[in-house]
Amino acid sequence: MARTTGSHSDITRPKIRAAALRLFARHGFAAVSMRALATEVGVQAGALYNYTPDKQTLLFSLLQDHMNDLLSACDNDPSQSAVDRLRQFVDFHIRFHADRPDEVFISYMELRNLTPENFAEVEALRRQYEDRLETILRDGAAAGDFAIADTKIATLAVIAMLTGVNTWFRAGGRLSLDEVIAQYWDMVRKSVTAG
Amino acid sequence: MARTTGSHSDITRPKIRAAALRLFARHGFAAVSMRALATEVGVQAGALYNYTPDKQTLLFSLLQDHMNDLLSACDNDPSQSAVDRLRQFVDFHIRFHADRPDEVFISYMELRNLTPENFAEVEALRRQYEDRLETILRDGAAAGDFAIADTKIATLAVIAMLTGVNTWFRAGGRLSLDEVIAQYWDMVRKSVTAG
DNA sequence: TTTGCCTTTGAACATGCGTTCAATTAACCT
DNA sequence: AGGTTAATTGAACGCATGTTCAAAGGCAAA
Repeated sequence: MARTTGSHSDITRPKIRAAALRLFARHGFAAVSMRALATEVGVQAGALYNYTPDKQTLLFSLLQDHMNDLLSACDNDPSQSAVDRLRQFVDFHIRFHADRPDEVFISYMELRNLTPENFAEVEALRRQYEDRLETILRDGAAAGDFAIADTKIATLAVIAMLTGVNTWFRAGGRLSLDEVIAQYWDMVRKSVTAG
Repeated sequence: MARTTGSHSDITRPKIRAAALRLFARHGFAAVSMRALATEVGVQAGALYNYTPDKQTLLFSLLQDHMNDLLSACDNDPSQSAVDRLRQFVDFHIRFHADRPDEVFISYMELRNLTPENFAEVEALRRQYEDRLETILRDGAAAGDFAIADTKIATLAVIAMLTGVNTWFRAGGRLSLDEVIAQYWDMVRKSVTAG
């Protein structure tokens, strides 16, 4: 046996990434062996090393791509009011993350399995994302639209609240995503405005 | 070599639990070997099995104890107003969790490493805790103190927001715990009241 | 001082780990 | 059709894993 009929890197590569995402999210990075991953993909373990130099780099690549996707997809129109931009952010964050539960889960759980260099890189991307929200909150506070004691805390509080949706939301459940977004927007808006 | 001088289960048992907590939180359950844990404690790996039937049960025991501690420490005076009880809850939650970063971390990260039966047990305890908050919010909504569209969502949103403190708060940092609590209480209060 | 229990060691077991690589064969280009 | 490249296999490497257990020796009560 050697090369199999129909095999192609354009097919196998995304299969590997999808399987890794699914298995890492379900069982944890350390608990998923390269052999288990290979079985899920339908190849032998050795074949994986045509696509990643090692297991650690595979994880890093998944996280890095996810954060880059997040940053690319998140753009605000700075000409709008801070309130409108915040509403856009809430809507975007919940939708984007609800679409990618595995990526989000791994991005929060497997950071400690990155080498220090890889961790620093992913962490920098995460901070960039947080800065997008912090800018909105600071602009709104400066304009008098928001009443926030500490902008950094408010940023982290809002992001934690929004990301929490992923721990329980399932499409087809009791509430539609639109309903969920509406309530979170209501709570976020009130939490940062004068009461 | 056999039994070592000064060895006693009253000393070794808590050492094992403390070391497991620390290592599981730092590296993840699957990434910590029984030998690594034993080294941290200062014994050989075989000695650990005087204190736990297996690695999985050790993890379960840590999580179970943590949740029971949480439930025991969290009591509300139902004669007070919902707003006061909510303020108490916010204060308690942040303080209790800030005191136990490793337990909290593990309780969120390592659930998937539990057997289904053990998972169900820990999950039931977690739901009990969420119910404490949900009761407060429902009472407050019934009394007209709160304006909440869906009580369950509000419960999960508030808990996610509060638990998020643990991802960044460090004692001795820019802000004292009291300042942090004050701002979170402000945001939580506004998020569930009419705006 | 003797007896029995408590605690630990250290070796052993079978299994699984991440990773490498020569051999092999499919796919593609000319 | 022939030659080159791309993709995969399957075996092998050394090492780590969770767990078991007989042997050994410290501890405490009689």
